[in-house]
Amino acid sequence: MGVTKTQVFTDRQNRIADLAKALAHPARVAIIQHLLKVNSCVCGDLVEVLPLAQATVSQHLKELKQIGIIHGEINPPRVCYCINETVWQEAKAIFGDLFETSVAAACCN
Amino acid sequence: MGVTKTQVFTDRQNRIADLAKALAHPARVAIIQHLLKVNSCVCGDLVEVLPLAQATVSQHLKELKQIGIIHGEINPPRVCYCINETVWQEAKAIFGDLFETSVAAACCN
DNA sequence: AGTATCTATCGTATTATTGCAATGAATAAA
DNA sequence: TTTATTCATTGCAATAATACGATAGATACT
Repeated sequence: MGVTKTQVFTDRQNRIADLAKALAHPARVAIIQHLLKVNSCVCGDLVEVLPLAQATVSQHLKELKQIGIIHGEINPPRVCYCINETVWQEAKAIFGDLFETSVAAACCN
Repeated sequence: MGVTKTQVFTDRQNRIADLAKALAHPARVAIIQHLLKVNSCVCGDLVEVLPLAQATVSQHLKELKQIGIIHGEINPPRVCYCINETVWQEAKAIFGDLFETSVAAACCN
């Protein structure tokens, strides 16, 4: 049909997929890396750092905000973005958990 | 334009995005989880485990294979899939590195 | 040869994503 | 009030992704 059948998977699988989706585009990776790097929250500086138009950056920020991994505080006329510590820890835990599983070197090697 | 401008980002950012894309769909998460769980390689059993049509599963497997995170060995008429240990460790390292960065509780909190 | 099994691929339909120009909304400064 | 600044949203176009039926290819079995 062309749409992800989210309802047939577990909540956890969908959550992993959503969190991974936050990192599944180089622009969003760059945004997150930058927010991690600068101590203070960056605002529209992101537009200057990224080689993308302002509208495009805004859209990526919207997605990240929706997933919950960042959060923006309005401070007119600027908006201050930063990593959401809680969700960041959630992502860290969820991926850490997944990658903790060592591969059983069973076959096809 | 509607296409990701990969060339304006670093190789590492693109690699992170690609590896994240492997996990950015619940079906692929389920596939990876299953391959991690069963010691021996699973083949078309995945089709029975997943609530998706055979063609769809095959397509997800193709993507995972392309990213490199799994690898399939033909053993006619079956194909034996398993996690690519090397790439799995690469992903573990790359995400571990990213999440190692602690969030500077600087602002907007 | 004919049949059955397993997997990949093709074709197609539908939805999602990416990107940007243009516009709008909100506030600060003049 | 007018202007400038900052960011979000809208509208549009193009490409990517998701899903599946149907078909093709490869091998094993009878």
